[in-house]
Amino acid sequence: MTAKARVRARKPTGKHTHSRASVRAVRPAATDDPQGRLTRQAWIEGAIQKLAGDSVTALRVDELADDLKVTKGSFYWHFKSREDLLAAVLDHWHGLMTQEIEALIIALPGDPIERLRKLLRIAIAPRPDVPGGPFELTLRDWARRDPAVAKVVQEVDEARARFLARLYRDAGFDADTAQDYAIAQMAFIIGGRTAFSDDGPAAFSRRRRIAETLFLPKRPGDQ
Amino acid sequence: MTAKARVRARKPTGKHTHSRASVRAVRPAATDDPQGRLTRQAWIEGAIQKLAGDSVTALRVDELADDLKVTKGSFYWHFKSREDLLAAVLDHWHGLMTQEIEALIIALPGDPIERLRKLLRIAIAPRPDVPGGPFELTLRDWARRDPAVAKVVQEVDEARARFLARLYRDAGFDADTAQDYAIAQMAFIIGGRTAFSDDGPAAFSRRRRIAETLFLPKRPGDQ
DNA sequence: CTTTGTCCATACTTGAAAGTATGGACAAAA
DNA sequence: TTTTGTCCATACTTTCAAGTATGGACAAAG
Repeated sequence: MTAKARVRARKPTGKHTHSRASVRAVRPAATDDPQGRLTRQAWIEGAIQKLAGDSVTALRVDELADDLKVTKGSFYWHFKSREDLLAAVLDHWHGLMTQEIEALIIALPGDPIERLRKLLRIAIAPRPDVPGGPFELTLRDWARRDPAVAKVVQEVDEARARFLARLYRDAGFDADTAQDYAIAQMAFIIGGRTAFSDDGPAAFSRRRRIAETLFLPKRPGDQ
Repeated sequence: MTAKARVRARKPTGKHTHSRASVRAVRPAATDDPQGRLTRQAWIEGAIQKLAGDSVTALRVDELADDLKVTKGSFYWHFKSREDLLAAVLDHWHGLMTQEIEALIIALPGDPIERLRKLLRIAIAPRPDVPGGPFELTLRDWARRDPAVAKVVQEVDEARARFLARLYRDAGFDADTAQDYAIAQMAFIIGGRTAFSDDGPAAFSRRRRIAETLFLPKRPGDQ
């Protein structure tokens, strides 16, 4: 047995200490592998699901283990600590949003106004697993206390704003106005979910209609 | 000594068990009374200050006592429990917002457009002690887990929306459009603070300019 | 000067949750 | 079939924060 074989870490816990830029978002659906066993990814997705309803401070590894039908012993095999999980969650979300934005950019050609309308319909839909959804609200609250989180959220927001501004420019607006519309639309979407989150689907369709009249003007340059 | 004198509760802790509609917001500046001693109000305001930077779950009575230069012994004399303090905080904020809205209604006469402009300037100012500020963001995150909090926040939001819609109606809009503008403006303001909170004053003035062009149209009815 | 009520400090108890130590089940390779 | 590595359960330890018990300082009233 060579030295290489012996160096092979016994526990993955020893490795990836806050390792950003890991294998994120490559395996599509690696929730659980053989029979009942869990993967690191399953823990991350479970954590995201819990964080959609609770704050970061309220996340308990015991509860999360209960949800996944296992015990803490499993958790501390996959993760070095609770913070390790949270860092992985943040990293996973970052990768997810990045690839989502890139996919939107690739699919850019077409009528920009119509594309903006589709994006609005998605963003204001009453679904939870969407950019601006419950998990993102928790994330933003978390970012107000943790600078590392704030940095990632800001990066994603800027990427979104750049993409949106580009769409508005393609729709015929000048650079400044396009950026204004991008900022306004993002603020409206996030604020709508923050302020009127517990309203019914009627409120969603109303906000969608408002957003379409405010952020989808027919004539570029009109006010 | 009559019975009335003997009934006088030894500890205020025994009374007002979750008493909404108490003496709230009457004493203007009752931070600390004689020398170094604290009032219930001082604890509430201290808690609000801490909650502006931390989540509700992260609020520790020990830390709060440290900030107020006292110990837990003082806290549990003024409050029955930690939950008691949080309920008092919520109650205080409710009263504060209610009276603020009522004051705005009383001062209604005048040019509605100009009044809307003033309100926007206040709401988007880079000050923390403002409706939509850091404390309110924490409050809204808290409301997503506590139905009692959600109820109060929703009541305040609806009162704000009603007031704003009335202003827009006074400015010449029909009822439906006025309500749309009210919702849009509130969502924009809250979302702006949620998404771009850590930006500098330049971002604030930009959002203010955007808000004025979006939500202060010159000609009523001009969508 | 004594009493009484108010506000707070100190020292404790208790429970919850993070983290650790250890062994066991199980599959795949040998 | 023995071995080896992977994933997890159980039973601990430790720490932190909520809540309690008790007494003391202090001012005002008597």
